[in-house]
Amino acid sequence: MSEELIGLVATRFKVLSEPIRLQMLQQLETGRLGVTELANAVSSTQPNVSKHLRIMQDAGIVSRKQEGNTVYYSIADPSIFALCDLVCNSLKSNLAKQNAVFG
Amino acid sequence: MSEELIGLVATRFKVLSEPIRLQMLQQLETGRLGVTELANAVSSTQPNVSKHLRIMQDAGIVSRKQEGNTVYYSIADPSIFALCDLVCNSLKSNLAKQNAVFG
DNA sequence: TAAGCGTATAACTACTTAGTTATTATAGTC
DNA sequence: GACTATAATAACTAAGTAGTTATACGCTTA
Repeated sequence: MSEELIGLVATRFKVLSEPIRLQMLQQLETGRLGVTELANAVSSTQPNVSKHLRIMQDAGIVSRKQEGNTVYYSIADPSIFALCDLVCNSLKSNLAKQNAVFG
Repeated sequence: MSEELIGLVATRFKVLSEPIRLQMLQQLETGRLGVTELANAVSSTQPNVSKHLRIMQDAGIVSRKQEGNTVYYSIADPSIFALCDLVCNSLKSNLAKQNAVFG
């Protein structure tokens, strides 16, 4: 794995390292949402969510489509959910091992 | 996925979001290494590498074993490599799509 | 115990960035 | 055209952190 590729991978991980962004992605998993709608769903403000959406769009994780007055965002790269699942399973597995020690 | 679990997943991603840490993990994939050894391998300083190792150990990604004077670190959670592979494939796939557009 | 080696920590600087508030831009509506 | 709604940007603050330098800690050996 080249140094350059490592940088790209690190950047992808960085985008996914913010809880609010994972929440947003989770919301978008069920279908596209407008910015304000999404802001309400994750209990944040419109400008903040807008900024995070920009970051995820630049990373190719999310895609943008304007319809009239509102802008709909949706998942552009569904592989992120496989990533999350992998991490979840790893965390669960580690927890199970720890419990076994105290078993 | 609960808010708490999302936080844990985000934390895991955050640990993996530093290029030097990915480099270190890549080095450790071939076998355990001492701190100074690892610092040389990734062209960094001993204190810096030591700090990153601490972070990865706290995250359960790396494990520590002291033998005499030197401390050997090794991979504690090999699932991180599957994560990196997934990201790599996703990046490659996206790049292929972009090329197709200009094809 | 003294010296040398490998590792960890402390203190610091510089940089990045999440969130807020205010404002601007754009599209639809009366 | 004036008004409203939705989204994006600008400017700012606060917090976190990577890297450096200096120092302390622990183990080994003479």
